[in-house]
Amino acid sequence: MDTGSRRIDDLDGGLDLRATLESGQSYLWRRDDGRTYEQGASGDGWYHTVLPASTTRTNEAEVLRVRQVDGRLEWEASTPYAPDRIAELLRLDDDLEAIVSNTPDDDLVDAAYEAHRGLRLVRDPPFACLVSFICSAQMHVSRIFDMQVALAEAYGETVRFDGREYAAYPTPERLAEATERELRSLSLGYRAPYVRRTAEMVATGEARPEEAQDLDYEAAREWLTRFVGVGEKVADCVLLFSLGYLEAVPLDTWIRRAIAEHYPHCDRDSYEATSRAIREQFGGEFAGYAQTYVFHHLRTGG
DNA sequence: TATCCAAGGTAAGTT
DNA sequence: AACTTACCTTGGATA
Repeated sequence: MDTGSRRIDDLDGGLDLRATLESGQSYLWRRDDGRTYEQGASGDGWYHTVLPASTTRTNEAEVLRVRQVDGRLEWEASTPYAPDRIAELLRLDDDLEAIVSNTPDDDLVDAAYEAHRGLRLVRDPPFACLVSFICSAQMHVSRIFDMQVALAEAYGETVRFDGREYAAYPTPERLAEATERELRSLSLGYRAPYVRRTAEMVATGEARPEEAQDLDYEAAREWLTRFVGVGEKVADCVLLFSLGYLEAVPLDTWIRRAIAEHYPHCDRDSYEATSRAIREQFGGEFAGYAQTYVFHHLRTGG
């Protein structure tokens, strides 16, 4: 077991681990006690995620545990590469100070940045991000988490770490073997055939989400919609929360509500046009950061 | 207790 | 290309 820690103060713009992992941008980390943001703080503050073997340098499934305490980010992991992996997954190298100060002045965005200082975007593994956001359609945040746990427990590799068993996120190959009926039994509803078919596309090599990285932002968004169950909104989520397109602004119900109430001039007749307008409103290059702060702020009653 | 409704939308069928 | 409609499931709100 590899353990260690680093000072939060050494990170430009700090870190709010809870806001980062429970703001609805990633569904791949869980509190040890399995509870979610809406249920309030509890437990000892540890979060864990399990990366499938096919995505790790060691070629073995990796368990990462992290918590924030006394101004430090602590970790326990089954891999010696934990520091690099955590920095990658939590975007610890982003200069949050610079990003915040480079965003245009705006009452709502300023309030969101102020209320949740330290919230960082994540860099989720592409396939897991893709599947989790296919699951997110018309679904409550807490249940999206539950779906990912159900998928991992049903189809993921079991990993033993520090006396406890963890389930890795399923591989495309294993998920492609699932039947629609099986997936529906996990309460995926109409998303079941989408997940199965998309997993099959990745497993057979027909298309992999990483391939979008070769394209400019709007072309990448369009390209991702080839996956079944992926429209413009989910494509934006994958671009922002996995592939590093920080200008992406997923137009979900909360952001559309914000546009109606705060930025009516950005409300256009198509996703593409509204997207362009709100991205400009949010300062372009890092518009996705503003989106995620505003989303979290509104969802938590801001 | 029964019914309604929204939840980080998308696909398929029509105009 | 823009517009409609159906779609699984569940927890919380409303009657």
